[in-house]
Amino acid sequence: MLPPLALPATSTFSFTAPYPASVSQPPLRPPTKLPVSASTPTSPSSVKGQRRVSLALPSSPRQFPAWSFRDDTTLRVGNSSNDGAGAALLPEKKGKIRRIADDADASASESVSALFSLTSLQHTASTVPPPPTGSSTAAEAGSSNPRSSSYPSPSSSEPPKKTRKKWTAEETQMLVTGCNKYGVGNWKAILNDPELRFDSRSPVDLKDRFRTYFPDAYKIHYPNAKTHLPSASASANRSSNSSKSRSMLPDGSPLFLQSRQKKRRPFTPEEDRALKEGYDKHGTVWATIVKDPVFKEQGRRSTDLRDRFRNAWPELYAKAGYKPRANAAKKKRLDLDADGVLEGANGPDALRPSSEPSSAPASATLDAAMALGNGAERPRGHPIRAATDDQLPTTSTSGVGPVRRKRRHTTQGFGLFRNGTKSSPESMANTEDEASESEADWDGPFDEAAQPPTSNLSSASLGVSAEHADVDMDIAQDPSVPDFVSTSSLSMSDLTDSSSQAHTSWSELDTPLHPWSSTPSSSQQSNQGQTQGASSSMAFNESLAASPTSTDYFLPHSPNAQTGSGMIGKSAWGPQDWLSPNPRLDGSGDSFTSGIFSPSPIGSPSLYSSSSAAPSHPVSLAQLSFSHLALASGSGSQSNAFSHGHSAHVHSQAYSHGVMDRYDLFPPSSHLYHGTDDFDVDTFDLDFISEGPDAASSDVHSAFSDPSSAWAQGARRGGFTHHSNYAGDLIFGARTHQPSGYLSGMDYGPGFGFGLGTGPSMGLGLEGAQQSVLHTPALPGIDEIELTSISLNDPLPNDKEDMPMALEEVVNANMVSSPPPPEATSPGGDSQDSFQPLSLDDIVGIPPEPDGVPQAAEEHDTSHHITPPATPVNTFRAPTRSQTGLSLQHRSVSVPPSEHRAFQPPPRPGQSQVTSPKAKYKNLMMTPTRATFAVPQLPASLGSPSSMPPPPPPAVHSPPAPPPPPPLMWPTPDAGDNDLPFLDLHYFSSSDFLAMGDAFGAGSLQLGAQALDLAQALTPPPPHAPSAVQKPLCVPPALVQPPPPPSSFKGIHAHHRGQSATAVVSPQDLFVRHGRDNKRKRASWDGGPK
DNA sequence: GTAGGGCTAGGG
DNA sequence: CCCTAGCCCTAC
Repeated sequence: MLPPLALPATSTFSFTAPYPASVSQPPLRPPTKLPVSASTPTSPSSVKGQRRVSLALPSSPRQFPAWSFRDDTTLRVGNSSNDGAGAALLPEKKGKIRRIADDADASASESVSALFSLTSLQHTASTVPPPPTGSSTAAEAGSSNPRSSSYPSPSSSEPPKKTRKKWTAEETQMLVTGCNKYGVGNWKAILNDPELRFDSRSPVDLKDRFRTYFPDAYKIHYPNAKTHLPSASASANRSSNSSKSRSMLPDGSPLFLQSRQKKRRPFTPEEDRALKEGYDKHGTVWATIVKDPVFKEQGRRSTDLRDRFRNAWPELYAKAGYKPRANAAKKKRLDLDADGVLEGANGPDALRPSSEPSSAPASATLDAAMALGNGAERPRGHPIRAATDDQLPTTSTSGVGPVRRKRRHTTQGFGLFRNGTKSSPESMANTEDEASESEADWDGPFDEAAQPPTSNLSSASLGVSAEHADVDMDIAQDPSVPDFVSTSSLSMSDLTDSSSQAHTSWSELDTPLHPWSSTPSSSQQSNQGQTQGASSSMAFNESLAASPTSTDYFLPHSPNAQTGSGMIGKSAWGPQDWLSPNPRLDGSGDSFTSGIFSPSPIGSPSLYSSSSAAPSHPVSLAQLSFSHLALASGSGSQSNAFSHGHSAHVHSQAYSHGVMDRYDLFPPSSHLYHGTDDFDVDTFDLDFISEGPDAASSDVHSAFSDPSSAWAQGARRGGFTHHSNYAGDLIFGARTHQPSGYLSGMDYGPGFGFGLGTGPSMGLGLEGAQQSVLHTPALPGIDEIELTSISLNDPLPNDKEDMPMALEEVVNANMVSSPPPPEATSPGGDSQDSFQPLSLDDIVGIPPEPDGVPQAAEEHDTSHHITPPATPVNTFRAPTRSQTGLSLQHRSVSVPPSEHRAFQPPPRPGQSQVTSPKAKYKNLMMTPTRATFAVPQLPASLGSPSSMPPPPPPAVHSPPAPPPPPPLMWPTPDAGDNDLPFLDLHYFSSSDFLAMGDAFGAGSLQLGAQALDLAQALTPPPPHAPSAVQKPLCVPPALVQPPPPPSSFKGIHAHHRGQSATAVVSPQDLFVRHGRDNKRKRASWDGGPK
């Protein structure tokens, strides 16, 4: 019998088309399976449906929105819809029905009896399994019906659990009918079907009913279930045959045709390991990771990997900048709470998948770090901080779960931030986690030492800011503030990417370099801590983590802090993490990245702060941090200065965007700028960029005249534009938008450049800061990209030498305080090595020749990365090369920095150009990009680079020599030709770079700048470097990298993304991408405007 | 391709 | 019923 259910059918379901057919089927059709076929979807779904199909029914459409009821949303009552024949339903999926349960009705009484009743029902039903519809019979009579309608209220939550209602024969029959129509497993669809009426049942309820009432069928359809039997037996008891009979139609045919989903295949440890490794190497480029044979064997898809990663390593996932799932978040929070402290970080665990989690979990603390993430599992280990506070925010984050909100809400965004900010718990946790993972290393390294300077301020500021930020952000969105955050975050992320491996190194490096950074971190932590109070360290982390922003701003340091102190360990990471979009970076990136970014952010902040009055807290914090940085660094330098003001703004914006975007805090980052500039942010639109360099150039020109303006423009372009959308976007924007990218770059750049500016070198300062922040991530990415790029290769071999030299010099200069020696060298060395290959290839060939080069690049990367994963960078590179796009991205990444730093417009231009949508330039862009990367190399490269393809423009660049302060930078390199454009207007003018495309030129310059930055970054490390060990390699890169900026560039590229972006894995890219991604995410985060 | 979510399988 | 995690879909 088919279940007489009857109704069936066919009738109405409008659901999806399929249904209808199927519908009809249901009852009738023999159960044949295939519903699918039947359905063949009319609907579009068909396709999709097909997937589903896999499921059971073909297309069964899931959806049906109709009711959603319960849950969350309000529900519409579900039924209400009732019938409505199908069509109506559709639409909404969302509302989940689930809980419908509520029914109040059910309430009580029944509940208890329900079970029993069920039995009875069964009986009834039993006879015929599906009692004919009619059967509503008694059972129904029972109560259920009545209620049924009720769902209503869904209270939203259903706090109250449902009372149990027993299933009536009718319902059972409906269930059968529904299964035939939609396939077993499409509970929601069944539930939504107007024709089928269930007392307030949730999909799960249907499932449970199916499982318990039709054990045989259940077994068939759910072969994986281990628990089947019980029920069966039970049922058996009841009515002996019932069970069977139930499952089968009288005639023996199966009642239920299909089932829908494919079997679940839990991830194996091997897969988890591979996933983790892949992540380390490639970051979140699931598509790349999936290539691992292991996954193929399992038939896993990239999305599956993502899902798994999301569940298993929520922290990392969050760090990467993605929105963790609610659960995870929750978990984390919990953990956090629990923890309270961080203990030490510990770290390590990176591997453990969440699954383990549980194990660890408790500790969660660190996990908390993940914070954002969630929690899932996390490892615990780390004690992050107490999370006290934070968590909260975080929690909110966690809230995420629900989250979904879109970006706007800052919540999510906040989440990041918040987390970061606030609580950071997540971040912290995450951070730690990450740190642990990626970095366990780096933790150590830094340390406090670094922190010092800034820390105080930063911390303070941070703390505050963070908190505020969280809040504010959501609320206010102050652009300014947000921006910072976002920006920073971005940068961070970028940095981060490189991170892991790099981290260590970087961190170390950083440390030296930036004390402040470290300081900051500490400060940050402290700030954060403030909230938490208790575990400051944890707090730091969290906060940092949580709020990338703060971290960023602060510091970069965080990393430092991390290191050393234990800060919270990892606070640095935290930030980084936050920032880093990608987890990939995470670890390593931190230091480096952070440093880099932070700077900028910092810079920005200050600007903002100043400029934007409003500044919400966040801002302030950010500002503070910046300020600190600046101060620390010595504002003086700002060599680049000029920019700084502007740059700062820019940065801020940029950062903001990034951060903002991610977080969603404030979309508007743009505002910031305008303050400074004339330009309104608006202008920034990508369009500009896209539109063309011209525009840019024009701007530029103006810029020249008015640097600020120029910057602003740049900023606008870059950052904003994209950002505009969301935090993620922002980030993306930066990255993504290539055009903007460069802008982004600018942003970053500025951030860096400006921000720090200074000091000794802006770059340094910022860098330091940034680095700290970025840390690892950045490093890796940077390293790879930038360094590589930088490496002479691109530019010119000849130059290369110079470049390096220059770098060193620069570094030294910058470093001043810090020893040049460090040099990062080591890092640098590494980087160089890697670089060269990469750079040249990349630069030149890359685009064209991806493969060859790429390989090289890859190698390099690898080598660089030695470290692990951070790899992203590596990956990226490789990809990059191979793919032009990638290259670009990298470049882009690098670029940004340069711009920032140098700020040179040029880069931007180049980048922008490159990236820019228009891009068509790609090739050029690519080149340029590299050039950019090259920057460090720049000098040399510049010249050469310029020579390169786009050279011309470069020419323009040249001029500038950096002003004094600037000295550091590029000068050297540039000096030659391109030079410092950034310094000079020239480079703006060079901007011409627009014209050119120069990007090269610009790029180079920028690169140079970057290089400088890197160098600086590197320098510091030296000391630590050792410790960094792993990272060391990374470090260098990091140095090189300024990458962060690049990231931004990436952003730009990203935009292009298509191009390579995807391909590119590099961490930076990731970041960037993230940014993009973020959009979505962001949405959630920010909620931004999407 | 990917981020974000939704939905459900399966176990508790 | 709850919860977690895997599968899926969709938007971008």
